[in-house]
Amino acid sequence: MQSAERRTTLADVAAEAGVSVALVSIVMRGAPGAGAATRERVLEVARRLGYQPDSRARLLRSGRSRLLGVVFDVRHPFHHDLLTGLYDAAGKAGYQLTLSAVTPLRGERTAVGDLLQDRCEALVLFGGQLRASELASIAARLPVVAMMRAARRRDVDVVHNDDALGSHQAVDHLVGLGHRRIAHVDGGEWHGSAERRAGYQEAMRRHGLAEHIRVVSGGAGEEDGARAAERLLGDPPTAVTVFNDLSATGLLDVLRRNGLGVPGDISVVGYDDTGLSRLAHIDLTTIGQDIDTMAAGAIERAVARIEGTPAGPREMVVPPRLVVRGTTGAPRPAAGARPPRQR
Amino acid sequence: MQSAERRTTLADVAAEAGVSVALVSIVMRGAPGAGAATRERVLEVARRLGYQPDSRARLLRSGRSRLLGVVFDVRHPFHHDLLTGLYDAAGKAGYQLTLSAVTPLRGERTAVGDLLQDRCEALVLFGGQLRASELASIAARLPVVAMMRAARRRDVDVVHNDDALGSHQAVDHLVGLGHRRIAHVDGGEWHGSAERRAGYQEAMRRHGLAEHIRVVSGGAGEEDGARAAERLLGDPPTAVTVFNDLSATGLLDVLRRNGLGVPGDISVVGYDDTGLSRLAHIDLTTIGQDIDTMAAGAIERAVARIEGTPAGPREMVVPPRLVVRGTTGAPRPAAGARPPRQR
DNA sequence: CTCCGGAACTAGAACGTTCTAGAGTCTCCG
DNA sequence: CGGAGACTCTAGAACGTTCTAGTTCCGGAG
Repeated sequence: MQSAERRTTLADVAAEAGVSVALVSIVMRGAPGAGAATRERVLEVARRLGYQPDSRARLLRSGRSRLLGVVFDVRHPFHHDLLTGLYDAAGKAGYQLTLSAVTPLRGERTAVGDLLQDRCEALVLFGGQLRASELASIAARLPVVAMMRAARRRDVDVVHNDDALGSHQAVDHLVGLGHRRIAHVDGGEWHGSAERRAGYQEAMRRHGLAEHIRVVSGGAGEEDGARAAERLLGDPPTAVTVFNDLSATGLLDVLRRNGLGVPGDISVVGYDDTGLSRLAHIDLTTIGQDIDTMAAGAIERAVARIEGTPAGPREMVVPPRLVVRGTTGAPRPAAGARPPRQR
Repeated sequence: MQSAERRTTLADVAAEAGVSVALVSIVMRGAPGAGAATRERVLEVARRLGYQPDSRARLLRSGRSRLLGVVFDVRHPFHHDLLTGLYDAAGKAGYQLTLSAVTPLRGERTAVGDLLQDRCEALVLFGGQLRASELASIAARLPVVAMMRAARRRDVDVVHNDDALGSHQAVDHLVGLGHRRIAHVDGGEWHGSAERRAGYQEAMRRHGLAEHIRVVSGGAGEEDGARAAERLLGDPPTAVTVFNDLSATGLLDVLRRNGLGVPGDISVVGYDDTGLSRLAHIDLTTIGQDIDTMAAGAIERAVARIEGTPAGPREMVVPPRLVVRGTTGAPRPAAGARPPRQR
């Protein structure tokens, strides 16, 4: 019976190699204090017995766990991209990551609870709906870094994309192409939505286009974009900035179905640079969040808190970048006065 | 300094409540052997001191960890859907999940290594490139369940979708609509590809359509589908079954760009029922894998191995189901003799 | 009144590591 | 020749739990 036989421990290796447990520990950690010959022999025995260190015992003894807990949502594609960056950054800083997923049946509280029991030294939370008071009570126990969350709090670090700047980049790009009548489809209740909307409005004003400001309510889903498109069809602008790529995809679909050419009749800019926007037949101009910088920033902050170095301001705002693809172009020459095509 | 103060332990609670450590342990676990009044008092103290059990110490002492390790690939959307199902199934069986991700910079070996150190009692591997010998040496140490892997081995359990049956369903559906000239775009080296191709061929033969069998080489990416579409354009069939949804999307795009109506001129069936296939403007008929059943099966097998119950055959094959959407329909009346439209 | 059984509680070992303190042994130098 | 270092190695205590084997106390049966 496989599971019945005890796994090999330091003591087993020590007995077999004829040395003390402590020495085997030294050798296994690669710590100084063992002769070359013995080191060799111990390693050989360990390999032969298939010794695997027990991280539980190791961490129990040496107070530190060098473990960072990450709470992510299984449903959110963007979270997965971010995970990649985090693993990389954590590795470089000498920390391990332990993941806890939020699923439709497994709430954020459960996910956080598991990580607390695992004795993580800090928590990185992606998005999430936790109330400020809950966040505070967790932060009282260990350092917390919240990503993609507007929370401007004194007790947690916050790392997020500069949503307003992203909207500026989108509007600047469109204005540069000659557009003036630019609408915005917003994201409703989602985090970042308010900032992206405000950024759009501010950029429009900065370009002297205040009179053309037009915000259509939307959301994060494909169908939200589709609904918004239907509302725009009555009097289509020459360009639209959309809350995110998925919504933009729904919008694109409805526009094209109704005979509007993209980018001929109308230009569209999404947000997030997801895999979706890269698909050949979508080929969406979009705003990409700088995943690597955000990941590195989050880890850096978490580690700084753990190690007690005060680390400057609690908020880190990372500039996004414009990714130009096929859904944006110059407006029709006559554009700006009336809709380019009757519906 | 937050990280400097020791966290509260059983001993702290015991001292504060004026009882022994052992009794606090009993109370915290809800085990029998403590009076109602004391129980109440201990719980109160624990709450007040913010006591959190240390899972490391707990598991170290009590041999078992009740932990299942899962290795998944951050880049694979399907893996995320599967994770959701696994969390659910594991919870019901009284086990916790600990995740280890494969990323572009973090290989499968590293991911598995971390889990071994965490003293998981079994491993669930998604897909993966590990060689059979490596798999065997891991399986010698603890039970392993491989998902989405063709490996027909005696040392690991295998849970996967019935790829051949999925292809049958696709072909049956198309034949039922009246198609005869049905091609297949395969997945190259990817797991499942050979089975899906063979299933297609077998189904065609079963319907007496052996002469119409036509396999075009493809892959798992959008561009693979696009390339395959270009190769089909010279003499388009009336229907195509494609290795997966992403490839089908690329194929759809090229077909439409070249003036072929879908499903008017040509019907397309994908595989996996990913979010992509559900997008309104893709609306792809596809074969959906039964995620919940596969997840439940994997957990059930892992637990059975851990607990020593032999559990029957090592391989579990789960039937998929056809999801009819908008890319399939009856062929043009004249179809079957010559391409419905010149290119 | 004694004795028994059970409920409530406790002391101390164990889990597999790491860490501290110190014991040998060897080399080198005054 | 004596001793100071520098190595190599070891014994044993910790880490925070759970588990085993008690001990104490109390009520009720004999």
